[in-house]
Amino acid sequence: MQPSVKRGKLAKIAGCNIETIRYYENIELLRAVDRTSSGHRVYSSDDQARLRFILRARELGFSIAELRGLLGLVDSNEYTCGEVLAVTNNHITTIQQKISDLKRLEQTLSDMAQKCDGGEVPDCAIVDAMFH
Amino acid sequence: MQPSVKRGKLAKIAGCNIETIRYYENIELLRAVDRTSSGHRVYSSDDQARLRFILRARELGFSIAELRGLLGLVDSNEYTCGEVLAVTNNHITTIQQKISDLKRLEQTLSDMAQKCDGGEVPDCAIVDAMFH
DNA sequence: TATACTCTCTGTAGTAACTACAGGAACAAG
DNA sequence: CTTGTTCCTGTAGTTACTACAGAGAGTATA
Repeated sequence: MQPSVKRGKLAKIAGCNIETIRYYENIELLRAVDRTSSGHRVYSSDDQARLRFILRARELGFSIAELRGLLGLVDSNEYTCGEVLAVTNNHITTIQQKISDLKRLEQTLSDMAQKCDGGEVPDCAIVDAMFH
Repeated sequence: MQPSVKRGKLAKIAGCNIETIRYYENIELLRAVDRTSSGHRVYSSDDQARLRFILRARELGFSIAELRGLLGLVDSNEYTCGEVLAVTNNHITTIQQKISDLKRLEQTLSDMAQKCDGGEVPDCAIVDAMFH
């Protein structure tokens, strides 16, 4: 980890789009970092770690709102393991719900596709099913 | 099915938000329907069927872009069963991909949650994992 | 008929989470 | 010293809607 980098390099290191970093600053997930005399942003290693935390949580599907909650806990320095676990379990439940919704969808679509012979005729069980 | 209705009633019948109908007209999924002399929209039973088709496809997770393709086929009156099946199978593949992504996510989160004892201590395996 | 209430019309802005410009200043290399 | 890359800012676009404001139209009741 570099001790201090500018925005372009940080994006490269962290593996995100350069504009994403500015976006996170705008919505105050990242603090307004130090600047050079000419106004270029300079990121410390703490800033880099925080960005990685954010990106990792996003990869894991946490919304910005959930992430804000998580960061609020971490920033308070008074968070407990139990609080973090609660947010995480909540998120797991959401994901499980999405999975089951998508499975039902897949089933419905597969059933429709099954009934369709895929031939050259302009009469299709899928279209019929969608028109009801 | 009513022979002709206005926007509010159509929304109620079809089970969507009234503004959604105008939106679909704007993006040209629905045609610009007939109006009364004072400018109120009047929907025929064909218009109603088309809206239901659109809403059903959306329920099934087709994006507006996919739907546009589907409607293009149907509107051409020269579509074949095979073409519709291709769009559908494509969509099924996308959904399956999403399901497997979400399952991996769930696994990762569950693993993290497992390692966390949820206690009162300010030292959390989940936070550690997210900071890497 | 007058009034009141509901419905519809229009354009516009807001949502989530970014991404992509444009125009200009600063920095690094040769 | 010039060229090329990086950085700055503000703003607009993406998806699929949803919500609002202000004004006109339609309907029900007194």
